[in-house]
Amino acid sequence: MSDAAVQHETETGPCLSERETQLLETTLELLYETGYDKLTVDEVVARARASKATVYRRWPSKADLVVAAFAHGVRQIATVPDTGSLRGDLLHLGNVLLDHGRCNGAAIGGVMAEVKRSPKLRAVFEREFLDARRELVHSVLRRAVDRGEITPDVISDEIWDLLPAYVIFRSLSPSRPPTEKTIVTLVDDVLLPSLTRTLR
Amino acid sequence: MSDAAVQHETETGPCLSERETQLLETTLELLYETGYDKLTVDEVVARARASKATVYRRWPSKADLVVAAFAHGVRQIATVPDTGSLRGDLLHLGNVLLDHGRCNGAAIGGVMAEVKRSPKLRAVFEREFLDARRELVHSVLRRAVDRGEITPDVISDEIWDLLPAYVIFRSLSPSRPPTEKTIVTLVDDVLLPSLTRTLR
Amino acid sequence: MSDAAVQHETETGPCLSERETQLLETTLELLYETGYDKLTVDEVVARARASKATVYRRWPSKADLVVAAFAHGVRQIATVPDTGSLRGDLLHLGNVLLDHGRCNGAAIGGVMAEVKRSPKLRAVFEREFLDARRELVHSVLRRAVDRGEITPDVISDEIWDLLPAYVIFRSLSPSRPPTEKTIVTLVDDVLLPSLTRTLR
Amino acid sequence: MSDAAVQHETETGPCLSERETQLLETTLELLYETGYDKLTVDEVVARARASKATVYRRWPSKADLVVAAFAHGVRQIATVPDTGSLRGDLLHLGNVLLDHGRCNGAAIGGVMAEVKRSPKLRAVFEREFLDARRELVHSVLRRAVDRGEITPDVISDEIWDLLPAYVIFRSLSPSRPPTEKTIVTLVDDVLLPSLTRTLR
DNA sequence: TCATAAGCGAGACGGTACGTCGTGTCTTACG
DNA sequence: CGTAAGACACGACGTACCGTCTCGCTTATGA
Repeated sequence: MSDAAVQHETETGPCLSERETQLLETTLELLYETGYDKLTVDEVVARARASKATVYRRWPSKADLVVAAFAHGVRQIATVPDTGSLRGDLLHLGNVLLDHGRCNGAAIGGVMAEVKRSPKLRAVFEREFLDARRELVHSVLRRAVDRGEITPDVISDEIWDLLPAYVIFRSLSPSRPPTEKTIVTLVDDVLLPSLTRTLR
Repeated sequence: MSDAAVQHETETGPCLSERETQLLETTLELLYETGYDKLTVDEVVARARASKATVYRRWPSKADLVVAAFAHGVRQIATVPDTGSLRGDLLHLGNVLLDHGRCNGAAIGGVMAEVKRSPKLRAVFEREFLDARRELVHSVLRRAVDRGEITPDVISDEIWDLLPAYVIFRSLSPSRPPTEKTIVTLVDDVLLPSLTRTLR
Repeated sequence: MSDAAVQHETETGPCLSERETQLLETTLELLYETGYDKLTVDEVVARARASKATVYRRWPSKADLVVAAFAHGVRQIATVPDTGSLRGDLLHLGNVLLDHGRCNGAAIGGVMAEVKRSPKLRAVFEREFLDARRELVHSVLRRAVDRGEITPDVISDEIWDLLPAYVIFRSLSPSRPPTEKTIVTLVDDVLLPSLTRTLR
Repeated sequence: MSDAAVQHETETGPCLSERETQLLETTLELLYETGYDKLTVDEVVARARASKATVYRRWPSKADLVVAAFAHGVRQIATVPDTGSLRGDLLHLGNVLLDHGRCNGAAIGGVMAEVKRSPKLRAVFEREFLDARRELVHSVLRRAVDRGEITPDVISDEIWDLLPAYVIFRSLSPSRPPTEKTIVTLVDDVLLPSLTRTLR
């Protein structure tokens, strides 16, 4: 029986064999070091003491491999703990995104560019990355509703991702990486006024 | 007298010979079609019926060429006309960015990833792209201050680029390209509440 | 009792289990179809519905496998019947070689090239192929001596294999495969004049 | 203007640029050292300090490259000088073939096997190799006719290549490489009796 | 008017990554 | 235990792209 068959899908998301996990982590390591297009499959393979066939059996191209690795990295981000207030939760969330953006700043631009070209990659990316982000944001907002800090109707389906989007964009930005001050400003001057505004 | 000598730097920014303009526009065309890393210099050269030497004489690498082309594309965006109100100006600005994002959605991710690797490219990118964006935003805000719609102290140096950043991010986003509704929501539910908030 | 134990070496040459015979014949089939280096072990294994381990347990490399298969093929060539005359025997022998060359024309070049590299394979090849050929030729010549057609001293140890060698060479030859006329000419114009020459 | 255009076809056979000659000679060197299928294009390229593209631009596959190199090697064999007698000429010719076979013994089997698979390679091989051999043999025989040693009608179109064929076969033969004695025996005991036989 | 020089198209070239495929080793589960 | 199935490391193949280079051609000025 093959390695893969040992897997047991106990929850949502793919369940990876050990070899797959190891390959993805090696890939992620290199992705963070060198960015998307300086990363080479040969180097991944050399570091993991693996064979190209072993990689290409699972992921049909470099793009698939890298997107899978990226998703694997994202999947490990924890939930946001309840700090007791909306402001605290948002600041915490912002700082988590900040940390994550710091390590993959060089990578995500290339990854997203790659993702735009393939519906298959798009599906993976959407499921693993966007949905995870959305869940983070919505859990924070739900808690705020429960606390009575905001009303449900200020939560927009259109721009729920403003906070992560801006942090990621700034992480991409070559000359203005985001700082803690960026988070504070964004939360205090933009998000809170927006979420607590009096609706027309 | 050589082509290059025809150039006359009459203002800020480079002054391009006809050949250079043509090469950049061909590059831009391909960049929009295929994205950064599927674009090949050979294809640029073939479309422009040029020679690789002609390209590499001017731009020492593919990255330089593409960033120059990208900057050339950005340089052509007009100023935002005065619509009479802050809200009108912001909506108009959002729609301009929307249009621009639509065509370069596949490109800018790769470009930004590339830019992160080279200080020289970073300088070009910053000057041509970020400064132009900042000027657009600030001109809109200054007009609003002049009209008395907002006070100068709500204008942040930290997150002045929230609008363009979010539009660009969504343009990058494979499954959620921005729409006009995105702009309206962003302006009405976020930017205006933030800009007209009562300062603590 | 295992398959292997069924074997009983009753005479010279290896005694093969059924599985081994089947594998060699599948190999031979493919060898005749595709030649030495386009033949793949995977394809042999697939056709025989066997496992690579099963093959490699018996023959330590592709070369060993193919040479064994080749030898197996050669082993099945019958003896030359007595036609009553040297000329008839030689023509018959030539035609047997012709038939055999027709099917392995694409194979023997590669096999011989491979054999040159390994003393072990050389021994197998020599025993199975050359010795068998020599015995065929010598049996024909001995009969001719018995009939009084030739004297023993015209039989050379140096070039006893002229007939098979030439037929094989021509079978290898891409544009001039041997025909029956080739055999007749060789026998009548070369071999018989040589064998019946008056010795100096 | 490209290198190739510098060529001027002054005689039969292709005229090679310097780079081509160098690549073929490197290939030939490796072919003699390692035989057909242990030869790698990467090694050729490394030794010649060339690029794979440079090789594959000219020869679309390893097989084409090797056959071209082989032909290039054959092309350099000189003519057979007039020794004054048919026997002397044949012995000389035999020894030339002997020398050539010694160095390419490991190679020619693989080459011929390869040649059998492609009509294109067959054409090259036939033109460069067989025709050259035929001309050598026929020049020797013509001189013998001129000297009155033999009559034209003993010269067969069917088996003119008996001498080279046998020498090559024995060069291929793993356990019986040809020697000078082989040549002498072949000439004295077979070829001369055949060529000077009284016709029926 | 002509020559000298500079830019140009064309494209060969060295290098390197990609993705495919074949060999020989190994492991797992079945009979 | 032998076998079918097939994953795996290794490494070659043939393709494609980048950035460098050389070749003649054209054009455009300066003698």
